[in-house]
Amino acid sequence: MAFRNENYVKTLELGQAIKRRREELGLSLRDVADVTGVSASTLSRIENGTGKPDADNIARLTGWLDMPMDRIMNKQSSSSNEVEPVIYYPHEATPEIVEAHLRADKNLSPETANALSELFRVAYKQFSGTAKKRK
Amino acid sequence: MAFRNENYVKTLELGQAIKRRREELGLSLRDVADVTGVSASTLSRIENGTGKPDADNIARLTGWLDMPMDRIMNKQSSSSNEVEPVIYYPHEATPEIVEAHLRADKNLSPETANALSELFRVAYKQFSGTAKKRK
DNA sequence: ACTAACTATCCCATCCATGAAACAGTGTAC
DNA sequence: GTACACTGTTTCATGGATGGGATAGTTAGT
Repeated sequence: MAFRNENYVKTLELGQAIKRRREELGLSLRDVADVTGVSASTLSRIENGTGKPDADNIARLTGWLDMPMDRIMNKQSSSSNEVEPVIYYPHEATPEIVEAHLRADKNLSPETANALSELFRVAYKQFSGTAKKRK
Repeated sequence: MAFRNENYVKTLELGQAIKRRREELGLSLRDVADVTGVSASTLSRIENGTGKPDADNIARLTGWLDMPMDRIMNKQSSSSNEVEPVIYYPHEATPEIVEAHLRADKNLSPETANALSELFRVAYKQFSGTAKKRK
């Protein structure tokens, strides 16, 4: 029987999540690399599921995704209490995400991008109290 | 200046937690090694804070501890309001300045610039009381 | 005394994740 | 056309995490 520990990192899911988010924002690998501190080459490998990223890079990327780390870990807790599956909502248009998208738009001047970001930020702040859902 | 990402693994806290739990249970390193699948030598290094364990071992150990991984990660989520923007534009986003920038943007048609200026002007007037500036 | 069975730590060869740079492909401007 | 600035991928040398085995230390039994 030895031991049977099925805990491991679901690298592919992380890579898919990164790629999805990155393409949604219209960012290049190097854009994400600059923001997260993970090199573009490593990012490419992660998105394609080659190898396993180290803990620091996983922390950086899940931090960028605003995603709980356990979402990409296959964890078997020792005390057998069922952990409620984390449902991940990747599409909330926060001001930061909108801002990243705007800044990445090569057709917008930095000033325009900043203005639009500011606009969205103001509107978001106004409505976020009433439009809150998530559950 | 390019980026400031403070996400990393708090290895020492993990090691301390492991050691505490292990000694509470009166287990040896090899006992824990057999149960978790992490070798005794690696376990010793982790408890002593030498080096950084890889993601799989972190998953195994946090799984054994029944501890959420994020507890040992210093995560800075992208939607946190304290996150410093990648590029910082210090100017005040008043309607006049926004309009000037929009008109100066050669990638925008005059009509689009007008529309966006007007939109921002209305929003600014409406929300300027509640809008908070980045700092 | 001497084993024998433990313990944790150290040594070391192997493996592999990493990032910089080179690469090949795609537009885009001039 | 010819550069130029992008894109994602791949090559490559290096650093470091790993686990098996060696080591030193401790305890218990004989």
